[in-house]
Amino acid sequence: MRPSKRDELVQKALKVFYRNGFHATGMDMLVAETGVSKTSMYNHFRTKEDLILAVLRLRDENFRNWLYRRMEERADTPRDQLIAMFDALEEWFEEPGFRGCMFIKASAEYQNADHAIHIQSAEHKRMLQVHVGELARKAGLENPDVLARQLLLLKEGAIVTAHLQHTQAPAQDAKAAAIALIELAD
Amino acid sequence: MRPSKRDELVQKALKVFYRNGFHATGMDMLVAETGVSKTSMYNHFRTKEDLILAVLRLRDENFRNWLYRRMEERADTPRDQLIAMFDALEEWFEEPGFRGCMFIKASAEYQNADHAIHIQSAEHKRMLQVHVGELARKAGLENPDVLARQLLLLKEGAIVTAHLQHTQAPAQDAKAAAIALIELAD
DNA sequence: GACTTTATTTACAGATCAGTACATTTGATC
DNA sequence: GATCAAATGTACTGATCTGTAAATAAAGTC
Repeated sequence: MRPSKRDELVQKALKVFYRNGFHATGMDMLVAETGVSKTSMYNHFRTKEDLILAVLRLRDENFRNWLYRRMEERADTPRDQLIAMFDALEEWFEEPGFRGCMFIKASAEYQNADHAIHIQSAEHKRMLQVHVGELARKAGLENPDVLARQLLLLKEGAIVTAHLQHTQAPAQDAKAAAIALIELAD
Repeated sequence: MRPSKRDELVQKALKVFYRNGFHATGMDMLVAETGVSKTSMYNHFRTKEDLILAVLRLRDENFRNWLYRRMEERADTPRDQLIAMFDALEEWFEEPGFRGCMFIKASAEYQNADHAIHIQSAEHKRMLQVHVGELARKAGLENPDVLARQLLLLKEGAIVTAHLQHTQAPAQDAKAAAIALIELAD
């Protein structure tokens, strides 16, 4: 099944939202950017919020697939894959279009804890945590869940800092810290 | 000198922007919230962007003063003050109105690297880094600047995660990681 | 108290916001 | 090819956006 019209719209909306922000991007801009008419857009997505939620679902899928795959390509053992996460991050930071984490930005614009967009952003992070936690467990490290949380703090910090200071340096700082924490848990 | 009208406006605008976000807060809402008229508002601040920049300046002053003071109150030595930073963070996370870092959110809404709001947000982080770097140096730790950057990655990660998952747990995870990194640099 | 300057209010401009009613086109079915 | 249903385009709504022009009030100054 080739990508449906809807999927195509989500994909293009993802780019615009990521580059431009959520509130700053109007439906008119999306309509202009995608070439589709407004009625069609609202036929595919009941509201702007629905569109954003669809965008976040796609982003979650894309990002986690990419990150997990890249970690596996770069290292063989679970332990080394944890470390490779930070090299993958560096690759991401180097991309010209890098603009930080879409979920952090989504939760920054939709702050209310019970807002669907906020909840879905939190869910993305939770799934990352589960995955990293399992890698830490497979690697036979002590307190794998605590370690996973700490590695993810380094990851989030690195993403935010790389975006704010527009440099990829935080990836290597975080990697060095991660190695230290992993060795201590060995 | 008692707070001028302008300072009062900045203070109230800070609360509204922090609670509500930047794009989501219109000048009309601020005018209603502060009781002042629209023309007065625009007499004090040429544009919404100017108001936001003034808000961020106040936030920078408030936050760094509060954090540095709290670190000193909680610990005597530079080394322990570095660790106490994470206890101070936990205090912050526990506050009912906690909504994450205003500068991360500002840079999330004004992403362009050469936007004044983005630049000013980055400057806040840079000043924190200098301060923490000096503490690490005073504590006689190895590679004080690298360590400072790593501790701040933990801090940013903890803030983002605490906001996203609305729990204060990241503060203690970050603290434990920080202690490990500090001991390794001892 | 008259005069000047400054701050404030009211009322509005033009653009854009999310969302929709209705006409038109398109594509499938007979 | 006629008929019908789904997708699309046009044109609009009322609300809200940032920002402003002109009228009014307040506060000094002589």
